[in-house]
Amino acid sequence: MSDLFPDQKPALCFVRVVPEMALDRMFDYTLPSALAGRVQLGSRLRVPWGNREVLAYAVDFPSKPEVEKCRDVIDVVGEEPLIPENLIKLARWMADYYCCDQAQALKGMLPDTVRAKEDSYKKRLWVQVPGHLQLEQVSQLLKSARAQWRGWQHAYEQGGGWLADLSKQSGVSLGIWKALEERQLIVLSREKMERDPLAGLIKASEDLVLNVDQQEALRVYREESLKTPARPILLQGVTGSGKTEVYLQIIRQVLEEGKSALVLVPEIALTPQTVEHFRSRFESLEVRTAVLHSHLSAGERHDQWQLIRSGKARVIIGARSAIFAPIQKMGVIIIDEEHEASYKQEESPHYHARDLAVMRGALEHVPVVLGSATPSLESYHNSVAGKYRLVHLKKRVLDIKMPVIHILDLRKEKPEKDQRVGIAERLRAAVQLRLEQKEQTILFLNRRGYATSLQCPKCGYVAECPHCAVPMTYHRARHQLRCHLCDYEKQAPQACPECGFEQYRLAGLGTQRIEESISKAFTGAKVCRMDSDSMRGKSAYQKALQDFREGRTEILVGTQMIAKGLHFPNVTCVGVINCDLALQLPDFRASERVFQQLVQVAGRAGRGEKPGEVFIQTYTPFHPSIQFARHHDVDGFLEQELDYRKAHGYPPFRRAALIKFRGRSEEKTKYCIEVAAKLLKEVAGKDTEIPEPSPAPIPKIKDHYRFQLFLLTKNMPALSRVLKQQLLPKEWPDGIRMSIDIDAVSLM
DNA sequence: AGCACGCCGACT
DNA sequence: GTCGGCGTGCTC
Repeated sequence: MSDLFPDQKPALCFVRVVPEMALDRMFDYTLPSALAGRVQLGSRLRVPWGNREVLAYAVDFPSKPEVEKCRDVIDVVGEEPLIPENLIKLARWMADYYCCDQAQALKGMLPDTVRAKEDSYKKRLWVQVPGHLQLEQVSQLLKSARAQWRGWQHAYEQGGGWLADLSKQSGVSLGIWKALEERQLIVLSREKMERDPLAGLIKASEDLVLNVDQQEALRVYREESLKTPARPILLQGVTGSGKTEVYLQIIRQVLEEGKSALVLVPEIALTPQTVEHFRSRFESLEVRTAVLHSHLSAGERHDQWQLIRSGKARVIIGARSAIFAPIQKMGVIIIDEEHEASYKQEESPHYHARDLAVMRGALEHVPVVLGSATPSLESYHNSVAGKYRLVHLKKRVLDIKMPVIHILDLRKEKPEKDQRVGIAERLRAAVQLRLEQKEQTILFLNRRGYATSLQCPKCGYVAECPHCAVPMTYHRARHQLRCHLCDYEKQAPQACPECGFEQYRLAGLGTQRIEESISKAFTGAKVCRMDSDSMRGKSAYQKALQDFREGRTEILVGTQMIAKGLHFPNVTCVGVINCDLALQLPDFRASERVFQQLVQVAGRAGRGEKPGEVFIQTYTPFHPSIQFARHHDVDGFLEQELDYRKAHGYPPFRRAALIKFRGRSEEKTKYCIEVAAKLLKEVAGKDTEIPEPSPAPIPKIKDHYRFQLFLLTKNMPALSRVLKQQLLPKEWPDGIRMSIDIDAVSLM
C-alpha cells in the first residue's frame, strides 16, 4: 500500500490545486519557499485567479507544472488542512481507478457549503416532544383536532425536528404548532442549527451478552485492529443473528481508544430509528453522533460536516457519500448490507462506496467490517481467497425459527377461479387464514413487474412511449397510458392504431392490478398499496407504514420499497407474486439479486414469536436462486453462483466496465461508440475482452438513443489507465455524451 | 462556477 | 448614439 501512495515532500516549488468552485479542473502554481513548510495535502490556499483571488485546495506537488508559466501562491489559510490528507489520497486513487478528474472526485467529498461562513449556523424553531408523553394518551386528547394530531404524530415519529421540515412533511400549517405548544404537547425552542437533534429524547442502552459466534466476531476484529495492514472482515449472518450488536460493541471499543467510527448503511435504511439505535448506545459515553445523507439541507450538512471534522462527533452514520466524512482519527469502517446496489454511485464519478471503504481502511490503517446476510459474490470471493476474513454468525439470537418457504409452480397451480391474474389458490388460502387469525400479510412484486402494458390481441401491437423505448403503463382509473421514464401521458386508444381491432389485453402484473384483484378476492379486507405511484412524498410513506404497524391495514401490496429492514412482528405470511421477471433481465447478476431479494423478503415473515410462511410464485421453480432461497442455503447459493461466474469469466473473476454513449441522433451515437470500440481494440491490452457495441437494454430514453460497450478485464488498473488516457480526452460531436462506469453494477 | 469580452436590438 | 441581452472562452 505504501508504495501506491508515496509520501510527497511538499518542500518542492510547485503545487497543484483545485479551486474552491464547481470547476472540475486543476491548476498549478509555484509555491514560494516561505510558505512551503506550512503546506500539506489538503491545505487551503489563497491563489491569484485572473484579476482577483480565490481559495483552493492543495492536492498534489508535481515536479513539473503542466504549463510553462505559473503564478505564485499568495498564502496558506489555517494551520490544519480542511480536508484530511487521506481523503486527498483517496481522491487521487478514485481519479485513476474510476476514470475521472481528481477535482471531480474531490468535489463529491466537499459539501458545497464548506466555504459558507459563520452565518450558516442559522437559528430556527426546533420542535421537541416531551419524553413522558404516550401515543395513546395524546391520541385521546386530540381526537377532535385532526390537524394537531397529524402534526404531533409526525413529530413523535420523527423524534422531533425543525418546525419547517415537520410542517412540510406532515402537511399541517405552521399555526398548528403554536396550539400544540399551548397544550404543552410539544416544546418549541429557537436553536442553532448545530443542535443535536435527538438529545434528551433517548435512553441509553446497555451492551447485550454476546453468543459464541458474536464473541468470535469481536475477537477477530480486535486481532485485526492490532495489525498493519488490517484485513477487512466479512461478517455473514442471517437476519436476526445479531450483526448490529457486534457493530455496536466494536464501535464501543473504538470509542474507548479515543477514535471515531464510520458506519455506512444503504440509503433506504437510514431512518431515524436506525440512527437512534446507534445513538442510544453511546449516550452514556457522552459521545456525539453525526448523520450524513443526501436529504440534509445545505445548512444541516455543513453542521454535521464541521461536527465531524472538529472531532466532536465520533460516531458517524451515513449513506454512500458518507465514505468521504472528514474523520481525523479513524478507528473502524463498518458497511452494513454490503451487497446493496445502492452503494454504487450511478453518476460520475461512478464509485462503489464499499470498495472505497476498503481502500480508505487501508489508507487509515483500520479494519473494515462488511456485514450482510447474503454477501456479494465479490466479497465472498475475497474471503475465499483470504483477502478478507470471514466470520459466520450461524444462529439467530432469540432462536427465532426460519420461516417455511413454499414454491408455487405457476405452470401447475390452479389459478384462483374467477380471478385470472395474480394469486394461486394456495396463496389465497394462506392469506385468508391470516385474515381470520388477525395476522398480517405482505405481498411483494418484483420491480419490473410493476408495469402493466396495453396490447392488441390480434396483431400484437404494444403501446410504446413515443420518447422512450418502453411500453407505457396503463392506468385504469383514467383510462390513460403513462411512461414511467419520462412521465409522458396520453389517453389510451379505443381501438388498436395498427389494425383497428377494438379490444385490448392487459399484459404484465402491476401493483394496481394486484391490489384490485386482492380487494376482489378478499371482500372487506383492508388492503394498502405501496409503490412510487401511490406514495407521493415521505409522509404518505410514513403513514402507510404506521397504519400497517398498528394493524389498520391487513394486507400490504408493494414493490421493493417494503422489503427493506422493516420489522412487523404480526406479519406471518409473505407472498412473492412473480419473481421470474427479474430473472429474465439481461444481466449476469440477475440470479444474485433475486436470491438476495428472496432471502430479504423471507426475513419479513415471522419476526415475532409466531412462525412465518413464505410463498414464492414462479414459472421456473427449479431456478437455483429460488431453490437455494427455499432452503435458506446462502453458502450453497454462493458456491454455485461462483462456479457460474468462473465458467463465464464474469466478476469477480474478471472486472467489468461499461462504456455508454447517448445522443439525439441514433446514427451519430452508434457511429461514435463504434469509433470508441475500434480505438479500444487497438490500445487495450490482451487482458481485456472487447465485444461489438450494442444498443442499451433500454435503447431510447427521453428521445436519446443509447449504446453501450461491456468490457471484461483481468487487469482493471491497466484498463482504467487506458480509458482515462486514450478514451476520456477524446472529443465527441455536439450532443453526444459518453460515460465510463468502472465495476458497473447496473447494466442498464 | 464566475467573470470578462463581444456583437446585435429598443430606449433616454 | 448607448444600455443590455446572454453566447463563448478563459482562468495556472
